[in-house]
Amino acid sequence: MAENEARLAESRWIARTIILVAERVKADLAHIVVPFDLPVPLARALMVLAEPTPMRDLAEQLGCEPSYITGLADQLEQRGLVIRVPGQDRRVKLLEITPEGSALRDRITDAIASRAIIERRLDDDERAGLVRLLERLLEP
Amino acid sequence: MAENEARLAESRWIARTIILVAERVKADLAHIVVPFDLPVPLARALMVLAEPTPMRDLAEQLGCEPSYITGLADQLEQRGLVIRVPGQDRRVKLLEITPEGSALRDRITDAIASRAIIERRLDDDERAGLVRLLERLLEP
DNA sequence: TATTGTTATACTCTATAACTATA
DNA sequence: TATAGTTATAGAGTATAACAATA
Repeated sequence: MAENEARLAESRWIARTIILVAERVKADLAHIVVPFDLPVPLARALMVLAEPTPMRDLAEQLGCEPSYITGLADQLEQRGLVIRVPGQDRRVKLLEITPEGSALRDRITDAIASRAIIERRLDDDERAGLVRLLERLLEP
Repeated sequence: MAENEARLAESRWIARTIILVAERVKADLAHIVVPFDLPVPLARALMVLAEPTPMRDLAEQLGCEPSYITGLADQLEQRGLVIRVPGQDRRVKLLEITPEGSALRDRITDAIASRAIIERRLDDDERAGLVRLLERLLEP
């Protein structure tokens, strides 16, 4: 059917375009982060750390292996952006963002908001639509 | 003003969430691509190569250095997914996707469309909104 | 002289596997 | 025995700098 073919073509276009946009977001983040002298992986971790988070959960949210988080946490701690807090289960360590980390995260998000290709190109209506879409996507 | 503060907070939320969603798209692509036995960088290049593209342009679209494209093109050629075509300016080489490359790209985009977190979670209205947003973002 | 692509090299990012300490 | 984090190591991904060919 022509309708199905059209939808298939649109699906392929969406799929390719999502990859392209994600690519641009990634490149944009790399540029934005330069003046902050912060490696991109640390910046991404900061974005996730809204509240104290077990290291294992952070790995899942970042889509990487738990062993990788150890190095990330070490670097974040050295920079004073995060501290390791023991959990009630004493095997668990939570990463808690420090005031310095929180301040830096805000500066980075502000830079993204003002410079990132996504927001720079959207008017108010489109912005509202983007918020709704992102909310949908974050649902568990 | 409270209104500005609310908008600032929303901007920060958008900025963080965009990073998170891009992260998920990336992780999703990595999973999707496994059964095709294709490294992620090659898959991303395939997504971009709609028509014959100078290697330098591909570098720009992927947000990487031109020297890196040489290796990508080598691997794509070895797999028969792409050929190097000389341009009229004889310094330039265009990468042209082969029928095999095109077929593989369609299979990958179909897998993305059916499995990617983005599309799986959207109903028809949200899907239409997503298309409009992506079109806006692709404008030059 | 400026630009395209290539080569060689080194660095960054991330995974795998074996280990420890708690549970 | 199973789970959270760590360590050491290897591999993938990507940049930098010097180069060759063409403009």
